[in-house]
Amino acid sequence: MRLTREAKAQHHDEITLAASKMLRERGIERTSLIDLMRTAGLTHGGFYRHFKSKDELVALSASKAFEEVAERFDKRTAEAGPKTALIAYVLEYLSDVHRDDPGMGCMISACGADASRQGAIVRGAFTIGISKLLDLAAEGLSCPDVKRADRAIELGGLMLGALVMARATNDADLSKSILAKARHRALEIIEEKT
Amino acid sequence: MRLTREAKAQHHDEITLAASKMLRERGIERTSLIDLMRTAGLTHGGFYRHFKSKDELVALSASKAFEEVAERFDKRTAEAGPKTALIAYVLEYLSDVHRDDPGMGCMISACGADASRQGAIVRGAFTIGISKLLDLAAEGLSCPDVKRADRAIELGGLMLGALVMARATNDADLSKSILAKARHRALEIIEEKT
DNA sequence: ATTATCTATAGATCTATAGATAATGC
DNA sequence: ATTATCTATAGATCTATAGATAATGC
Repeated sequence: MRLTREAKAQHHDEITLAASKMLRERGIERTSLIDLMRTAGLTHGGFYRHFKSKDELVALSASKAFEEVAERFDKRTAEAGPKTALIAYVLEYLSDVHRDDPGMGCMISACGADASRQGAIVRGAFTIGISKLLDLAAEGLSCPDVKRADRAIELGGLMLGALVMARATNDADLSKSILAKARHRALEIIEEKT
Repeated sequence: MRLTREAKAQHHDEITLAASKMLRERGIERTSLIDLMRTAGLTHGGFYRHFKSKDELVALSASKAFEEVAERFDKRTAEAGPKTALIAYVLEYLSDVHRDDPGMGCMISACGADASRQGAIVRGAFTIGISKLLDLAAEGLSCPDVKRADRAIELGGLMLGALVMARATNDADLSKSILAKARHRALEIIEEKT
């Protein structure tokens, strides 16, 4: 049943991809390796030829999710400049679509609290991701350089916090209102010149 | 081994109290009823004379955690006014102490993402809690009434998001900087008059 | 010979329930 | 008689490992 190196590498990617989605949908604890491997079309016994542990997979999948966001950001920045890229990201981030479909969305909003209870490998991956996303946000702001870092945290914090509240809420009106108000304020923050 | 009604009621409270702490420390999935009942000084078999299910306990414990915050808020408001109460809450919320000890802290930051994957009972409890906390924040702001709701979401979102990022992060400097910048901005938001 | 995957399972959980026990409260 | 708690366990997970299988790659 041995496959080529190429096939193995592809399976590795498929497992990581399935994991990055399942982790965001179910959280770290409820993502089981059996379900995950089944989703990737394999049996669970083979998992440990690909990853040393579940922790290692979580860290790798999280890193991958962060890199994907950064790549899309960079692509849009190249096309339309950093400010337009940031505005587009903010509007997507604080949308109903993103709220209702975390699987392809922000890893921090879906697994940030989980991550804070994990070991060094996972937290290290989140640290790099958070740092990178704050830097990307900073580039798209209209304020002077000396204020960028501060305002990026203001913007990033607001986006993350609003999304977590909008998702935890059962009341459709409250959830919608949280997103709308956060959107409005986030766009103001991007425009602020001082 | 039957105890008095009073003793039963006390056990009920002790279980709920232990749960509200353990849930915030470990998350919903990693809070096991066996560990919980052991912490409350009981054996696990007795759990279902107190609660219909784990879900019911989670909802009750979350509600209790929200009520405790509201009570402290109200007490401080009575003593020193809503603005002073809000400032005190913000400084506690965005402190190193709160970041490093979630057990007695904010239920939304610790279990908000977990809650969004739970059923109606748990999400209902979170909805009420989030709504109440946003109202409390609104009362302490300096802005005109028409702006209160918007700005409360701005403030609450920033606080929640900043704390989640500060906790997920492994890098002490980054974590500290996130909290410091969020504190600074949060105090500005409270003071804003327009 | 090596190794990617498979089947099978060890060992440790978890939630929930069943039935025994013994003290309360009618 | 009722019931709060206990012990014990059912049944269903979970992560991780062991050993078999069979195709690659030296």
